[in-house]
Amino acid sequence: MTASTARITQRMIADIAGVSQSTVSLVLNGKADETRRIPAATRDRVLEVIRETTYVANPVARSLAGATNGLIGVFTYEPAFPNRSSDFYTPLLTGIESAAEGVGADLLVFTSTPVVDGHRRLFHESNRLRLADGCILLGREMDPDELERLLDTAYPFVAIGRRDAAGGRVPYVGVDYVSATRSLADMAVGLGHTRFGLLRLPLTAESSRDRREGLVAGLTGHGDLAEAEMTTGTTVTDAWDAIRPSRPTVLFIEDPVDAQLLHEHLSASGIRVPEDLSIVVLGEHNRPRERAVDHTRLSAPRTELGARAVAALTARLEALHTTDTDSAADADPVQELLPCTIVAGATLAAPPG
Amino acid sequence: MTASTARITQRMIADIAGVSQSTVSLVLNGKADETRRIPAATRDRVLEVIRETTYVANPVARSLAGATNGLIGVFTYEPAFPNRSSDFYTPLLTGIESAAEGVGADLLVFTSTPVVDGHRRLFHESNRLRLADGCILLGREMDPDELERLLDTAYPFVAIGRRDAAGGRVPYVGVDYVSATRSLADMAVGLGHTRFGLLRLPLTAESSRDRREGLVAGLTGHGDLAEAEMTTGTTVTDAWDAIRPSRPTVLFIEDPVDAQLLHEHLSASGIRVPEDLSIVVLGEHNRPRERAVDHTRLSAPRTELGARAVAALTARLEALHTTDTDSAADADPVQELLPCTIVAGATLAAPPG
DNA sequence: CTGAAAGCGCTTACAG
DNA sequence: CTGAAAGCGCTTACAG
Repeated sequence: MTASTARITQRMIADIAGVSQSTVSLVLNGKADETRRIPAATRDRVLEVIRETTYVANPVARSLAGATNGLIGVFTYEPAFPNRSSDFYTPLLTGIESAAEGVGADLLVFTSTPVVDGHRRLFHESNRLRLADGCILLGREMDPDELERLLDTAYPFVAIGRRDAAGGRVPYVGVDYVSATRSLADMAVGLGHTRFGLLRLPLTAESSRDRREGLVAGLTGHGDLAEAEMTTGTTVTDAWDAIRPSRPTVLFIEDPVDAQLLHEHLSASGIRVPEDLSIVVLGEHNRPRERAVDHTRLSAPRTELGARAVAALTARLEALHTTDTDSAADADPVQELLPCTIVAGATLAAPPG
Repeated sequence: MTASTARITQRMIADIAGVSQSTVSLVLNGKADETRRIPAATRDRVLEVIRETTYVANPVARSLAGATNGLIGVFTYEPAFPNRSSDFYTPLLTGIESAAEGVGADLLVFTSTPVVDGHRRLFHESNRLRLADGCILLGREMDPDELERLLDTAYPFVAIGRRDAAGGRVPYVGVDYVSATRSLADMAVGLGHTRFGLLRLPLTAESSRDRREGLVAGLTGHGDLAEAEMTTGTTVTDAWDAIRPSRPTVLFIEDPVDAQLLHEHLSASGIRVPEDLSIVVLGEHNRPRERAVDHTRLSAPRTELGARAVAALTARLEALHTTDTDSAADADPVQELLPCTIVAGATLAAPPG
């Protein structure tokens, strides 16, 4: 670097203002007023030089010296943008971004770990989580071992979505899918349905298990439930063919994209919705597509979810910095479930006949 | 922190492996093989301990010690998500994200500076740009003074979008709007139009000036151009009322949202498109809306734009670290324009009568 | 071949 | 009231 481009340091500010580097630091961190009484004249002189030189403290150095650096990490197990999950992540990120702005934090999005087999590994040879004060974890599924290990490191984090792992010690902000699917099940039962179908994702994710749990709770004793699971290579047509023999009058579909596709397939097959078959979707597109069907569905508060996660993480970070760390580490993890909205839609009706 | 949660350091690795801390660092940075010949046995022993302990170097310390920190900053003048600009930013961010993943960098999204009057200020009392190795700047308009000042600090950055500021010294990756709008103008002229309308945004942004320039170049000598500018408080109806007296047969509209709104207004007024009036849009929605019209338009390669910006910034950073810095600082800035696609669409036809 | 040491730019006790 | 100093965890000349 040429001299003209060299960065300004506290040492330079100190020299100009005729004080010591520590005094500059003290003034900068506002502690000039509390712990010690630096005369207003000294303080103002330092502040004046800081303003003239447009000095800003090197956040890397601050961080190494033990101060927090105002960075909120965002780790997405699945890539956040290109694919079907993008639809889900965008409102989440919107909520995270505006909440981060609200607390004056920057966002550190961990993209350095390549996506392997459709998901990122949290622990990696160059794990960089510590660059941020704390981290928000996003993903349909999270490796329980990794969560356990993360908990052991005492690194502050909050998962988005309810998590079973690590004996219930994982801090999270999630969605109350159990109650919402229970309500949808009750609606179907109330309309007189007795043969139910469920087209769902693998039960490896809590969000899928929760949806199924609420559904089963509402349906039990009111009829039969035929299930099909979407795994790699399964098409919605395959899944429908598996369920169809049980002749359901209402079909619950977990994934909105699957619902869209199957709906088109049904229309093409001459099956009318909801006259011949009702459809209830256990999720929602981010944006209405062209020719989108107004499905009866649940709607998760995704933007709020992102904002709440930032709030929970921020609260945790503050606790760590005000309390003595041992007791703070033992504090109960934040575990919060936000309610869904039920969208009546146009695809749930009484069974035929 | 309790002892169990203390982080592992190179010092600890060194003690376990029975070597010095510097040796650990050397092994870790691969320089064990180049500059100096650390015996394979020593190296393997160190690597073994590193693996057992799952040690990872503290990136903050690495950064302070002079190594790059693998952080690519993303500064958006306008908030990236909530509003109309979201539509434009999303594909850009997609490109940036996947390119960052490709080069093993994390993304630092600057959200800490609050948005004031619709845009963020780059220089702020707690400017944190230096947290990242370099930065990508996004925004319709960028303050020329800020760009000049940023250039003076020798901080590596690349703007997205062509920039006039600072005597042409701003590095950017932009879109060749001039050529694209010129093509669209030629198409309209070729169809026999002679009365043209332009509904555009303020010329404070290069992207607006470029669009206008291409248009004017293609239209000059072929008829009259009536212009209306969308400013705060102007509605598309206002703008249309201003242009209408000149009785244009083809209307160029810069903003896709405006195009959508005006199209609806025209339909409601009984004006048929393109029979009575052709419409050409100088931009494109990210995703098709419901009831979207297939406008004749240009389509900018936004995902590619993001990826190219990351590549340009990365190249610049590498140059800074391999060459002596003085000569690198003098290197010509990257200034690259990507071509648009012309979408024929269904709203440009020969003039009536 | 490898270690001791300086230094990156801060924060924060600790002495005056 | 303020400065000198230690220390955060690294990288990288510089000596052996």
